[in-house]
Amino acid sequence: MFLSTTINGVDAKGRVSVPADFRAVVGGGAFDGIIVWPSFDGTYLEGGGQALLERYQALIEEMDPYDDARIAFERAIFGAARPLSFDANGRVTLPKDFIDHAGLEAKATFVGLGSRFEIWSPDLYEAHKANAQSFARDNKRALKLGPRPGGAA
Amino acid sequence: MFLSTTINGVDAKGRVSVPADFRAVVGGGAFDGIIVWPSFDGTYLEGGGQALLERYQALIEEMDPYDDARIAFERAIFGAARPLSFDANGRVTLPKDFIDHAGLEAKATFVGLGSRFEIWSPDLYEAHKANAQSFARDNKRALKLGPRPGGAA
DNA sequence: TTGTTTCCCATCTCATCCCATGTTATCCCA
DNA sequence: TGGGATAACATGGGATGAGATGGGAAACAA
Repeated sequence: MFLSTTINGVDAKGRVSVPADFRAVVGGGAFDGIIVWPSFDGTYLEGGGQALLERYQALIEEMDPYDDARIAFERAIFGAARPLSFDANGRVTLPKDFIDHAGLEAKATFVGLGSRFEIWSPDLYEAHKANAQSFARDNKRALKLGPRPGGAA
Repeated sequence: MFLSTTINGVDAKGRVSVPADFRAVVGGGAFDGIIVWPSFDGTYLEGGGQALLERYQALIEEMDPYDDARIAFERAIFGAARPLSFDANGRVTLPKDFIDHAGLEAKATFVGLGSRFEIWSPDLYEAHKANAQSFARDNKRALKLGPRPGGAA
């Protein structure tokens, strides 16, 4: 599970060390790296392991082949996602357009969210965090110990 | 899985490099190339590996032999599709009518969509990408983590 | 022949890999 | 409990190879 928040440096080549505990989460799969895409919902990046994308694919496969919503999700997620493999030291190179989308400069904030994670510019994240906390406070009753029969992760 | 978006050049002969990671997806099969057809839904091309077409065939086989929809799909996909084999450098030559259908000029945008991909004129794709993103944003709740989470991570 | 297509070779750019180094957290032992 | 040794993690720069691209020669069809 992706947990906790880490700030790491982004060098001139766009390389950034993925936190070691994040690497441990995605380790063991066929693809040694992470899959990242620009959020279609804000100025940050979303990411996860190969397993996350396969789960998304399974969800999308259940829609009709030419359903408009399906094609929109495919383009917004798969079309934007890029597999970023680790180098020998556990770093990935962020494409330039990803850096631009998230407004990254010298530092990047990795935020663990359980099954996935986000990458933010530290400044933007500070502002967003304040919003998220007040939103959570206002909506705390929505977090139910739900009847999720399948036993969600 | 076909992922990410790549823009490659189309030369005077209609040749275009297929992104290396796309080639890796279709690699290993009997046919060393991709299968492409003009979308019946817009000014772009659709494509995939041999495995994709075999899956489509299986879907169509389940329809009644003289179902109008079946015949339409057969003509629109199988009738229009052309296998394009790689040259030594991983390029394919696009037939002239494909280039016309998609409005391609000097550049072509490859968009990975998981099990298949699309080829667009970069200009046209930019406009559609914006649509896909706002549609996805407005409808993100439609992408539910289904009733059977199946696997963690 | 003339035009078209396929194959082959040369070049360039950029991503990836590799090695070296600093820094911090952890462990061990006195 | 404190200090030192050690290993894991993070970072920086340079070299190497894969990928993309352009042009030309040879094979084929009209």
